[in-house]
Amino acid sequence: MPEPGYWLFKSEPSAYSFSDLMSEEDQTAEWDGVRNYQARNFLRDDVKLGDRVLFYHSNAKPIAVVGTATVVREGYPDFTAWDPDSDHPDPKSSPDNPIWFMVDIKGDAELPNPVTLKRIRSTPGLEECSLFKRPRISVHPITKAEWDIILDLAQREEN
DNA sequence: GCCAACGTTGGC
DNA sequence: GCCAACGTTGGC
Repeated sequence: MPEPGYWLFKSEPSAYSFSDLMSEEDQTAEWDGVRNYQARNFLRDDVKLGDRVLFYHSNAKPIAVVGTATVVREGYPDFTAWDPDSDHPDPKSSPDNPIWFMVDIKGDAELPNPVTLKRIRSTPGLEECSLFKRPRISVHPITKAEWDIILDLAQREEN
């Protein structure tokens, strides 16, 4: 196995939370509904089987990384785009010419302590997080070093 | 609920 | 291809 890649996926828990993922059969879900080209490119081209994912709650209390997951299926067309009854229809996308892509992830474990955005902001080594550079995309690449720091923070309560 | 930042759309 | 208007994200 090559070294996995590391990612941070954002979700609004009111729409889909980490506990929703853990409640799925086999803790596995389609990461559908991404409708941003940069994020789409990551999902289509760069997110690989076996890559590790930090699950981040945006617009939430707390705003924080709350769990980890693993990519169990690589990029494939997001068929919810051409379903007019889905939550994120896009009439420009079709089976013959898919615009949007998704992956499947499997939830691994809830973090012992959520790692809040505030804490991420104030922790040395996390200043360069993609989260801060492109604040509005829902899929962010992170480095192994950043992954390790965040998982380490999760072992200790925020003071 | 506000609003800043940024992505997208569409007229020209 | 420019750019103003508009929509969305997401922290506060």
